[in-house]
Amino acid sequence: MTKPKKSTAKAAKNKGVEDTADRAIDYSFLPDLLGFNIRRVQIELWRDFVHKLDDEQFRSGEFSALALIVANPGISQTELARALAIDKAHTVALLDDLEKNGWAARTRSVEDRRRHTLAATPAGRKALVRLRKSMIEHEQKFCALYSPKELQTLLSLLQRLYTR
Amino acid sequence: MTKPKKSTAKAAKNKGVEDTADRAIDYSFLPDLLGFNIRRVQIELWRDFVHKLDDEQFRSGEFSALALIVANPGISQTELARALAIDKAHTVALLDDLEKNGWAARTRSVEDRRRHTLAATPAGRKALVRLRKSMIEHEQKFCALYSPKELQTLLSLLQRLYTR
DNA sequence: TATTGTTATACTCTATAACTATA
DNA sequence: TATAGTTATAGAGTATAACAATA
Repeated sequence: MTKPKKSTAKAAKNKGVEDTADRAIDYSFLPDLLGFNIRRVQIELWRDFVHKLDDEQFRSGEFSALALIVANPGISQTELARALAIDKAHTVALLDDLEKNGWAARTRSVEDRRRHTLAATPAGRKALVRLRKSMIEHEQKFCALYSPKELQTLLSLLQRLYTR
Repeated sequence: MTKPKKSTAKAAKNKGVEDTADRAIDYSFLPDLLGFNIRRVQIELWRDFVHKLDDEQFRSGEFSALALIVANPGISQTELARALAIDKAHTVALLDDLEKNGWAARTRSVEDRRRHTLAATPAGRKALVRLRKSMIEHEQKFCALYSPKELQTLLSLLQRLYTR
């Protein structure tokens, strides 16, 4: 799709308008838009993710939240929200889920009693190892589309966009 | 974020756990995951998109649908759904919106009376020109992060993932 | 029987504002 | 006054199944 075909011998044959049943779609300028491409990739990854991991007992946000809590013990919910670029209201539900799974715990900070000090449980750390493996496995079929160097290029270009 | 810092002199100073108020976040292995990066980029683009175009009278899907209808006159709703990788039920609402805006029209196909033959109105074609300009303008600040060659690389790598 | 468009439903994600308790 | 966590609400997006008309 890098160069969208200008279409369409097939359509012309069909009087050009009525029947488009089997002609190639002309994507016009859409493949040149960053937003369109990101959206399409997101759809692809998301559908595969949902179908592959629907038996595992967790939702998308939980995984990255757990990873950050494990890597940053003592982090607060607001810091977590900032790090994940989500609203702090969202972290409430996220932490509720993590606690329900027994993967993380909130502790009222003794230095600032407004803050919740977050920490992963041993079960949470164990779960993270498993989930990470599962996630890498899930991404494998997409990563396999790229050479190691291409993949690194892709990740690095993506990171540039959201890193301030 | 390409190389996540292993953290954190600051945290260590604060007894290592309680206070994490101003230390750098350790993103652990998340930046190596395709899904995490796509999600973050998506968030970034989406927020900017919503805030910049909330006065324009259209929603995200309408734009790409209109572009495809203009480029492929006579396309059906099901074909549109396939081309956009969305469900055909979704195109119903999309077409309702496009018709409400006077940008596209459904016509019952005479060759297959189940199909709706879709076509853009003159107003729709005019709107698309305007929206496209607006969209490019909106993406500009993100595209500016890349050299022309980098941008082309990024788009082409993304396209590879969702093109079968 | 299969397909096109449609309707209905339910679930998730996201954005926002307001409240409380603490600082 | 400002901040951390919470609650509530509303809107958008998505997935799914079932239906009528038509092939």
